[in-house]
Amino acid sequence: MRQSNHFDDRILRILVEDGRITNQALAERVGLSPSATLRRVQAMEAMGLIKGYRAVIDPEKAGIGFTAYIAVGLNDHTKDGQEGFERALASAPEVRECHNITGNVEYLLRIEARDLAAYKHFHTEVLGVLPQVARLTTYVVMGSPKDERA
Amino acid sequence: MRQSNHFDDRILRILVEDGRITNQALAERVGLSPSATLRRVQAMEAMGLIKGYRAVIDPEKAGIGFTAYIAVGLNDHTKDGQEGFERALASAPEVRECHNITGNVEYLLRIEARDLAAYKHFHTEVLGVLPQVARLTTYVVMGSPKDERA
DNA sequence: GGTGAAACGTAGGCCGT
DNA sequence: ACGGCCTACGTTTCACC
Repeated sequence: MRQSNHFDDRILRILVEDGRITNQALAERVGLSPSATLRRVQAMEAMGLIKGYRAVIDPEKAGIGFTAYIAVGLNDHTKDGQEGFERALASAPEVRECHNITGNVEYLLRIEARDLAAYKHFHTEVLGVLPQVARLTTYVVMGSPKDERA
Repeated sequence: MRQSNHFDDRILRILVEDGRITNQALAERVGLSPSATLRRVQAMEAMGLIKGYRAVIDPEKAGIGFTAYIAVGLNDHTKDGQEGFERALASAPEVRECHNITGNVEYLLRIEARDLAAYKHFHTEVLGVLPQVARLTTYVVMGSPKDERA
């Protein structure tokens, strides 16, 4: 639906890197005039390709001291079983992402908590209580050398 | 380390919602003068609480039809080996996230590509070429019932 | 796509509290 | 230490080429 335009691609890449770059600096980096650049950005915003702009917060400095991924294996592969599991996670604030994946487990979750104690509580009292859950493997995030999550 | 300041919290919430709001509009919304608001924003940027700003892209409209997580095991656990690996990923646009995790592998990557062919190219020509890489396990994302990255 | 100019926003010095 | 005012400077934006 959208023809691959070299200028637009470069603009997009730069805006994902630095969403607050001035239009002038952006224009200079892509080699267009400010007005042409602005028109392209506005067009991409209007068609919904650029959904918005966000400040990126350092979770540690904002009081989130514990991040982990959990691989979840289910023992109930029925549609109802999966839906029940997904519904249970939808209301848990610690669960920031839930991905349905291929492989030896069914789900990959991203969990963010205040500290290890808060994580343990979630692990045993929320996840451990669900009847569909067969296996849980926690991978604690020690650092993220690259993170371009929106 | 950081006392809960009512103004800063409001500023932060607004900037996460709209990272491109003008300082003037931000000042009006929090009820401060533009200069006071700017100083607070700059202080939060300087202390690293605000790490940066990003445009949020609609993946479908950007032609991204393939998302996967890759667990990467290294055979080189030295500081230099890990830094070389991280540097190689920093410039790869397919790598959206790189997390250093505990467990039987060292890294968890989130990969976004146009299609399976583009992913295969990245897998063999970029990752497969790095000397530090010992094991690669791909988990294809079939869906994300919950995703609060946006 | 580029140019130009008016409208708008930024950023920092300065002063008051 | 922190907020408001002022202002020179930079940026955005749009009608027009």
